[in-house]
Amino acid sequence: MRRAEKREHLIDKAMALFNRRGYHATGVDTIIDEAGIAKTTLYRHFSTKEDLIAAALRKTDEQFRRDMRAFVEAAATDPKDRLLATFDYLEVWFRDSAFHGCPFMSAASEYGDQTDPVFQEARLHKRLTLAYFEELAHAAGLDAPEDVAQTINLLHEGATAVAQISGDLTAARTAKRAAACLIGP
Amino acid sequence: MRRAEKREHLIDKAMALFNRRGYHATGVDTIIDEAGIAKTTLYRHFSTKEDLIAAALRKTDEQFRRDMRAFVEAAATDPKDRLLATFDYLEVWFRDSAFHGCPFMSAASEYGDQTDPVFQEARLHKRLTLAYFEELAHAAGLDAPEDVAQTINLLHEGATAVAQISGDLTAARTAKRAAACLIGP
DNA sequence: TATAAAAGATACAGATCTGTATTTTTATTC
DNA sequence: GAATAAAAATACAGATCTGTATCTTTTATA
Repeated sequence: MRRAEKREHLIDKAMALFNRRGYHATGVDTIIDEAGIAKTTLYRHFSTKEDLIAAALRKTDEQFRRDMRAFVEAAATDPKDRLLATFDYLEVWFRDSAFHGCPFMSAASEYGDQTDPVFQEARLHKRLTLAYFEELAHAAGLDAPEDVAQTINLLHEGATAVAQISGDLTAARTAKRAAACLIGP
Repeated sequence: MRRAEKREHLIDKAMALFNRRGYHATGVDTIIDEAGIAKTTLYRHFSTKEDLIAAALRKTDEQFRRDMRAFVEAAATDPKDRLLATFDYLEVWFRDSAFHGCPFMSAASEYGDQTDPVFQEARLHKRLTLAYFEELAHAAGLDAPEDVAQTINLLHEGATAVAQISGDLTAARTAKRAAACLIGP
């Protein structure tokens, strides 16, 4: 495994642990055990644990938005249908056995100080996701596309929270129905 | 201060810290400093830190639902208006300087094991809150009141997440508009 | 093959964590 | 006022945490 690959592998294993057990509850020793690397290697790539968390969030953000885009573009061509298809992507995510709630919301909860790089990374992901909804709403030629995007965003966040805490995997479909009703025919 | 009062005082101070800094990040020493009590006293009331967290969540749940009920009943008499008034209560909460996201969602993130008493306390709160929405939706004589309650719930969770991470305090009003549109005239 | 960089293994420093033990002080109740 | 229980003060045990230091082994490159 080359250096860059090793870094990615480390990030992936770390993120999986953060998702499953939380950020503070996951120690550096657990991470290196899981990744099968030495502690010195981890600290050569990242100066602190928080640096690793921020990097893991950034990678997760890029992956998540890229995957959602690809899913949505494959699922529909009509922009309105694409807005609704984002909820189908949510449902796929919820049904993944690795789903343990939104890692960005969890990070924002554990690192609530708004000046913390971890919090800022989480907030950035949410801004970029909202921007994608705005892009789709504009393309759909809707009245008040910003407002629609905001509401879509609310429903996404709500469905994710409900799926996490209640285990209700149909939350995505409930949210989709509400979105369809709001967008209109 | 009597024994029972001291216990409540301890819970209140602990919950404030948990909200601000998170559960794992808040040490027992910080809690007793803030509450002005000795460590032995804390452990006479609660056998473990997790016991304290669970008790704090329970008290917060009771307070939250009681306050929301009181607010809603004072704000409107028509059941449909009462459903919408729940979002005004949300906005008041968001504007409170002590708002740092939903403490139950945070608890569920940090104690993600579904058999953990902390997680179960958080889930119970969400169930009871949903039950309240169902109660209001039934009283409003709506078609499919359970579905309406679910959607109201999604919008609540979504608005809370958005307010936490984006600092967008108008999320409650956006959610309210969406709810009004879904419920109809 | 020689050299340099990276990674591994290991130990450890220093802080912090939960929870307990011990002793003294305070408050309540009979 | 004496007896009892609670709380405070303090120290500490034992585990765990992040991050570093040291030294050896592997790997890549020239």
